[in-house]
Amino acid sequence: MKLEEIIKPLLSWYEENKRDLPWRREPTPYHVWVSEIMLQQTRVEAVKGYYERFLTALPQIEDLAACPENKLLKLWEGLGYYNRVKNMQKAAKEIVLKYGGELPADYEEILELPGIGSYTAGAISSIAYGLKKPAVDGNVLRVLSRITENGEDILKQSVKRRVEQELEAVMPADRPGAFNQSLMELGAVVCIPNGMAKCQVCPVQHLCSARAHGTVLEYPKKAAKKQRRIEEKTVLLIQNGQEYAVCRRPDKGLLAGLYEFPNMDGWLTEEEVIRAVEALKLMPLHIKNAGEAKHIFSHVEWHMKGYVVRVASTEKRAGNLLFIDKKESKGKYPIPSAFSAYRKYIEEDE
DNA sequence: AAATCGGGGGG
DNA sequence: CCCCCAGATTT
Repeated sequence: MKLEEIIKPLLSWYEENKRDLPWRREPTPYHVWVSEIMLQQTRVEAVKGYYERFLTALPQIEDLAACPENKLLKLWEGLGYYNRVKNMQKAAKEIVLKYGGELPADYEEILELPGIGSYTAGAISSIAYGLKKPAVDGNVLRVLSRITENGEDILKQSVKRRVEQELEAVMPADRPGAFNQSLMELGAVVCIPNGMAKCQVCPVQHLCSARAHGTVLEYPKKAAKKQRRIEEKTVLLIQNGQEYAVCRRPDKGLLAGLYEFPNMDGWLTEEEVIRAVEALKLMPLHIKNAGEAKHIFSHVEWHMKGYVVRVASTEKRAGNLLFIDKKESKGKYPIPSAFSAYRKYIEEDE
């Protein structure tokens, strides 16, 4: 079967069945860019609310370039992969300086921007500018691996690069954006993962090799992922009257630049926690168990034990701790979801 | 090529 | 519990 045979049925199906998504209403280069960054490794349903809020707060690229980091991270809080938004701001500053505040209508120049790889550059180029560039994501790789019964590991860069070349060679020059989106849309709603593909309603079922051979469940092939390591942590909810302590994480690494409740490696006993608090030049008055919580990242698990510690202190800062008012600080400090189990201990009086 | 980087929804 | 998701960057 020739790859270009999928084009017409896919485009027809897409026009009839495409979802009404916020970023499809007014697909300016900036809107497409924001949506594609948010959608990286993230489901459509999770993105919708963030997308609307983000563009309301930062309607233009200039606004993104000028946004204070805490406000920016707050807009991304809970979405994950926080380097996405930091890179987007770096790119926005470049765009203001070098391109007069407009994304360039050139694939190679878009690709040079921080946080934009071949997928996102292809999506912006094709959807916003009508350029004939493919946008190969996990959906596209899954769909094509099934249609062609290709048993190669779709996680390999070499496989993705070859698919990009093959698609670019046959893409329709008149509707590249619709074609790219039709492949992704098919993967998202018909040729879905985990073996429950809806082949009965697929517009290219007659062209699908896996469908013909009953092997849809075997594709795509993926290398086994290595297992996560486990980190044990003790989380402190340090309270001083109406204030509680947070600290800023380092500029590099996991959750870089976000805020967190003070914590240490390993599981400490109450006595060890009291000594640790004293070592911070604080005077512990009372300690209470705040229970256990688990948070799973891609490559690590945090197994946490929490303690509420009331302290007496007049200091605003102690070491690298920052005491912030429960009410005044509301909405100012981006705190990742990893600590959501413990937020309730500082949101109200005990 | 492999590791890093989040979080949530669904089987 | 495990899977995967409109991936990019660093090592």
